[in-house]
Amino acid sequence: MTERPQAGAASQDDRAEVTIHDVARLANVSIATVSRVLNGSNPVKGATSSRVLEAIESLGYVPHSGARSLIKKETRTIGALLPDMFGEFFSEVIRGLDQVARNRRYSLLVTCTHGDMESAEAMLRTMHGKVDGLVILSSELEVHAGMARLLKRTPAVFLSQVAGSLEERFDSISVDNRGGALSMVRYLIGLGHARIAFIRGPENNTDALQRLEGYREAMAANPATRDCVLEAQGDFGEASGYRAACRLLKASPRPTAIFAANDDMGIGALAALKDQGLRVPEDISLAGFDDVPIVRYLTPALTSIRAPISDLGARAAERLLTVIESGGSAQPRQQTLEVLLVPRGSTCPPLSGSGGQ
Amino acid sequence: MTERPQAGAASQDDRAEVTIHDVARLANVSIATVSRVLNGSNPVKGATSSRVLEAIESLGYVPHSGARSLIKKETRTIGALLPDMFGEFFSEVIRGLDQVARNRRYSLLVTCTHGDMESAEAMLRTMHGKVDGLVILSSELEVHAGMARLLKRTPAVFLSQVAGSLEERFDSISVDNRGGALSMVRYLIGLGHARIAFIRGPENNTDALQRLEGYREAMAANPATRDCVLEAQGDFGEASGYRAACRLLKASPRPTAIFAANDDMGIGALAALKDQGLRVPEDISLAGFDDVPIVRYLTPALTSIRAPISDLGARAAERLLTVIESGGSAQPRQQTLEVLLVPRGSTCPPLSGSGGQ
DNA sequence: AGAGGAAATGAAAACGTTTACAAGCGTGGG
DNA sequence: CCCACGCTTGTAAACGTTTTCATTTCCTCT
Repeated sequence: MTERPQAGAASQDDRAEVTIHDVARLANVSIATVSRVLNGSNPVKGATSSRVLEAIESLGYVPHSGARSLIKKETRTIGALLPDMFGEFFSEVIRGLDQVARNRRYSLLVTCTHGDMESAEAMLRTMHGKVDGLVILSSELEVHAGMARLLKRTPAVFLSQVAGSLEERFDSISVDNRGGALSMVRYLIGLGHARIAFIRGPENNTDALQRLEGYREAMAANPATRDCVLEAQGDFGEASGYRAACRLLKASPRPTAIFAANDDMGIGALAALKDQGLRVPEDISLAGFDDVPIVRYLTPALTSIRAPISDLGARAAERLLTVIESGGSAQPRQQTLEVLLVPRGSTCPPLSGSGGQ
Repeated sequence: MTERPQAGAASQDDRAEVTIHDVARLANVSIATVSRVLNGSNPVKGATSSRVLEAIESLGYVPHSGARSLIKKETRTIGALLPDMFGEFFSEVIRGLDQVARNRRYSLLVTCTHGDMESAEAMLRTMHGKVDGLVILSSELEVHAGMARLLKRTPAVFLSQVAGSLEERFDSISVDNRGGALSMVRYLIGLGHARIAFIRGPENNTDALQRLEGYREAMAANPATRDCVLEAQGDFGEASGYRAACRLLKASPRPTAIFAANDDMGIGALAALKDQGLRVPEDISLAGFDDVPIVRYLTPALTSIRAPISDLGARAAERLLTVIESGGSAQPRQQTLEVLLVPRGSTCPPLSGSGGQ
């Protein structure tokens, strides 16, 4: 007889898990009735219901989500696959995700891939079965084979555009990177700048590439700037922005404006410019991209492109839940969110006749 | 008939979940053997094992974690309860948590309480059963009754000191807030400052309170500073730091140094000082607390107290996993992590004879 | 060569839910 | 007065694993 785990155990052992059976026993009903009260799936008489509720409360019963997911085939959890956790950008995304998830009574599982596709696939494997769907902020361009197969079973929304042939097959939500970069460069040109340098993001990052594209397109479209294209490689981190700015300053003639592909690099560049004894914006203008909350507190405050970051997370979660709840019948859709140029103190017209050193 | 979404689907319908039974059938073994191969729990003959592995690979089988957790009574997931997701601080903590978790093959569930204890308890309830343990970065001082009960069943590690009578009953890992504040104030006094103002953090936040305590203690310990105590209330956000600094500047005589209880408020204060036309550090020194990565890129770089933030997360995760794996037999332990004063450009001796405005 | 084990495998019972199905039980219409 | 029918409730079968126990297989030692 294995039926009675604790012989003679009285009412409530605090350590042991309390199951639906304990509740049923205490309320003098069957486990089915308890389940019905919990889920509101079938009508239950008022008196019974409150007896059950009372028992649940007094025992501190919480349903075992594993058992539930086993039969309902849903975990009520969504997963987020992020490349990394540095900077303010990712916490904003998570904030958006969490907000929507909690509203819809989902939990949020997060993990970082560290930009490594090997481990991304491993994480995907771990998450599969723990989540009903995924939000993927992939830093890589390619969705490779192993991933694609896992993704057949788990709905996913990408947070930057999926490249190439697979684009049509996945949901994605991204910001208008190209458009944002275009308008920033046009704005700088409008101020009178011609020698506008660009600090690029990681080479295999879609967002970074689209911003680069926008920069190049705007520069090429104007006779005055066409021959002034000047680029330095960065990796979206502050330190790389610092170094890139130092390299750009060695050009002769020196650029009159620097446009960093994201704010973190812009912050690094700002430090570099000041360390070199340059005044911003009088001696050189500086602009970033993303408009993370902190840049308005820099001196000078950084001109940037406002990407609705936490909104990005929120929308991704919304969309994902829609797809999940549609049971996979939803057509993949690619959304692009508008961005907004926010001019601040770090940009101004170049000193007339400034010819660099 | 809604049973067959794709009529005529032959062997492998990509949508349907593949279970251990499918693998067993394909490999011509029993499900028990498959399980053994998966867990390495019992010896399995080489040939059989590889046949099973092959089947798993070809079917893309991933075990259902719900079913597993049902019987093993573990979810291999840990939860993090954060007050919010603003600023760089929390993403650093998450980074530390994630790193340890992934190494030990755990997943990480995160959620924000938004400082609201009602919802904190609700989240706790949601998480209970989805996680094996919790890391709680509670902004509130009190662990109230409902929470305490949930916490009896789920191991938890607090990321700031638990206040009062309950302290001994919970694991906690915190930084030496009081010591850090003490050494910062002593450092400023050592530079020759006397009128050192303090920007306080949220009133009900343990970390903030301990930092305040350190400030007051250091100020009181010195005859020269004893009567110069000057405080303004903030909430750890940049904007509140900006406003607090503005208020402090109205004091007469004006403080020669401002010490913000965290870096975010320090960043806001820096913007305020510059907006008021003050030079930092010549006219007024400024210091922060936490040493989030970004402050070294400010101009001037912010003097701060380096708290090992991501380490905090990592250690919390380590400790939690230890507690979990000990099966609840581990004695609660309170750890305090050392901090380090990092002097940078934002602090210097006061102008001799500076008598305020 | 036969027995005695060790090694490898299979059968079946759990784990805690949800839910299809059946059953109890008043009630009202024929 | 009996039957059909709602409304509520209980019974039992899933769900996909792990694990105990029993069984088979195969080797090794006398």
